[in-house]
Parts: sequence; structure tokens; C-alpha cells
Amino acid sequence: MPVAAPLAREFYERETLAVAQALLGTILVRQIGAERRAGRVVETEAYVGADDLACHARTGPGGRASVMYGPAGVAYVYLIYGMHHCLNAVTERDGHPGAVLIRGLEPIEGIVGRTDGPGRICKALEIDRRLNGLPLAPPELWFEAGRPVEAVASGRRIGVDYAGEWAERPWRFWIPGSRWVSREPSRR
DNA sequence: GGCACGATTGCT
DNA sequence: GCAATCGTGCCT
Repeated sequence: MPVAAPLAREFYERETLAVAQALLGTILVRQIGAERRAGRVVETEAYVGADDLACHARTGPGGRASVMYGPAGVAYVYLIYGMHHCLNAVTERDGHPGAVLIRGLEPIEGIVGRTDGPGRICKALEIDRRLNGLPLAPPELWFEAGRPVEAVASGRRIGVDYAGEWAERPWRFWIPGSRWVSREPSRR
């Protein structure tokens, strides 16, 4: 019985838009001691470059998103609204900031609670800032290859209306029809 | 040192 | 529709 291998750094070391789409259908695995929690990625968003007003990298390599400036294939986890955490996979080559926000997860194994929405995913998988900067590899948190997706939909990113024209870029991707997508319409 | 605000969520 | 809640960023 073949065991799925964690996705290698090369998977993440590409254009962020490509990684955001390639992550759809992959399996996010959270290992907590002997307990394994896993789900299928059904919704992502791409954040790339210091120019993107919606991207945390705009605060520079010394800011809270410093790990976005480092090598690909590590976790970028931040606290939002003082109470929720969001999980990202860092992309692009060292020195080039980029990350993919995980927004929707289809429960597969060991999941309790909802996993539609970035904050709920982190709550269900017990992901917080202690994992920020950690390589997306065993023993704590990683992605594995999954069944290929049949279709990909795209639309505006959620909650970044303050970013002006950057908010209009169709950099949100999801598997159409999935029940675990945080919002089905591409609008907002 | 002070203050406004957010890649969200859940309750009214 | 709006409060919760706190680290970060920016201004004084």
C-alpha cells in the first residue's frame, strides 16, 4: 500500500499563481503526536509581491510576513482580528515574497468542526503562530499529493477591498461546487 | 507612547 | 449588522 509523500520544496518554488491552483486537490496533513488530521484543499488565494496592496509582504522583509521573503515550502501563520489564525504556504524563490492562503478544506481524517474558512481550518487543525516559519514537512504539518481536480474556478480575493485595484485581481481559486468552499460566489 | 485597524467569525 | 480581541504598523 503506497504511502503518499510530502510535497517537495520544488512544488512551492514556482510562481505563486501556479502554486495556488496546484494546491487545490492536495491533502493537508496535521500531525499532533499520534493523532493525524487531514483534509483536501478546495479553496486558496494567491498573495505575491511587495506591490500588492493586499499582500502582507508590503510591510517588508522585517515585518510580520518576513517568512514570505524566505525560501519556499514553509508555513506562514499569522493572527488576524486578535483571535483567528490563517495558514499560508510560502512560495517563490528565496528573496521573492509570495504565499498561498488556505481558505477551504474538505474533511478526510480526524477533523472535528467546520473547515470552510481560513480561521476555522486553523482552529480545527490546531494551527497557530508557533508553526510560523516551520517547513511544510513532517513531523508537524505538510501537504501530500491528492486526486487531480476536474475544474478550477477563480474570482476576487475575499476581505481585501481596501486594496483598491489589487482587490479585483482574480487570485482566489476554488473547486466549483465544493461544499467546503468558504463562499461560492466569486463576488465580494 | 498611543492609536487605528485587519487575508474572520459568530452572535444579535 | 456588529462586537470580539491583540499584534503590527504608523504617527505623535
